[in-house]
Amino acid sequence: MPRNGDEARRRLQQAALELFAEQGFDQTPVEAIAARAGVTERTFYRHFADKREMLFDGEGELRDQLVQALAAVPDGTKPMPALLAAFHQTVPLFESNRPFTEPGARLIARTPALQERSLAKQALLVRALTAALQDRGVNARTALLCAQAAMGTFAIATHRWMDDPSVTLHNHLDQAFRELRLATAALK
Amino acid sequence: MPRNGDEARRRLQQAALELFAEQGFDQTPVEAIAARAGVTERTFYRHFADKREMLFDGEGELRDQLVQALAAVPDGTKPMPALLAAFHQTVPLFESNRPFTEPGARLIARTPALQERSLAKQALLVRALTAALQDRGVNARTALLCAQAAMGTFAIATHRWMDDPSVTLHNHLDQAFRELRLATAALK
DNA sequence: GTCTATACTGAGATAGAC
DNA sequence: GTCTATCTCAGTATAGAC
Repeated sequence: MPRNGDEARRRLQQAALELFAEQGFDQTPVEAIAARAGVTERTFYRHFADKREMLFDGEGELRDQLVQALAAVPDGTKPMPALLAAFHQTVPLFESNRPFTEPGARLIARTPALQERSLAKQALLVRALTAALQDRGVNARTALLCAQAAMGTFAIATHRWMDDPSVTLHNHLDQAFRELRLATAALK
Repeated sequence: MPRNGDEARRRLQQAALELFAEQGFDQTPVEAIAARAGVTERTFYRHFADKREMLFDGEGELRDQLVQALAAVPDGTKPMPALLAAFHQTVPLFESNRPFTEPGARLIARTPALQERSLAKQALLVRALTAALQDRGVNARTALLCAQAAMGTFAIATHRWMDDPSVTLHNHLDQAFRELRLATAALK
């Protein structure tokens, strides 16, 4: 049995995805995942803080890439256009990982406990984007409001893309943000 | 020992709030809550699906009131203005319960597990508002996008109100939605 | 790597409420 | 006497402590 840490981590993820697909998330004990991966239960918790966490591995990378992209947007760009530009930058991350992320997304969609965690991850992204906007000189209140609105719109765009991949994620993004602008323009 | 269900439920909530305030949410076992309320642990779970659920009792009432308020908005009102109007209708619910909800809100703010649940409750509201908008003839995609953007803005307004009660919640609401309109107007 | 606290679940028995 | 809230008991799973 190899003792390579990353190897075990990947085996755990693979085993978990299979078992979750077969019998559902709640019906799959950590013990079963560890067994199929050929490690002990304790090892599982060395790699993942908890059972839900397995499904959100790419989140850190996405966050880093978003923050970096946002910092790279030309000075003077207003918050919402800057956020939209940053989201466009991360599209390749989604397109390249689609075959891997799609089964996970479907599982999340039908598992309440995972939806909760997904929303929590989204909230982390909002925090990171808020901070990144403040680094661009946006005041704290505006930064939070924009980051939240943009994040929600981004999430809608990616969901639509999962449902309808015949349209590119780029187009879904532009379309969703356009709808947001039109809808809010009716205010006041 | 009396067997009145509602009475026990209230005692459980009271006991929980006290204990959470004293020692924190994670450090308070359900057993301790049940003991202080004078019932067994199993009874706790008859009244609440899980430990987190205690803190979100008013959510159902808020949801019902929002849906009702949205249905009462004059026909022809566009989605975002209709949502804003509905939120204004629920302001009394917040103002009257403030002394009760504020300690809970502070606890939620400093307890990650409760923040997750709070976001999940918010997602339920988004669903309900989306459906209510569809009942008003708004198409499904627009309804979801508007409900989500409005809900997030509403949440920001209530948070600002918690931080700064010298301004009315009505004013915080108008201010936040105005900021949303101005920020998104910079798109495209 | 082992042990333990704690969250939650299920089934059947019991005892106030009406 | 029925009904249903509560209790007793026995158990599984997660996660954290040692």
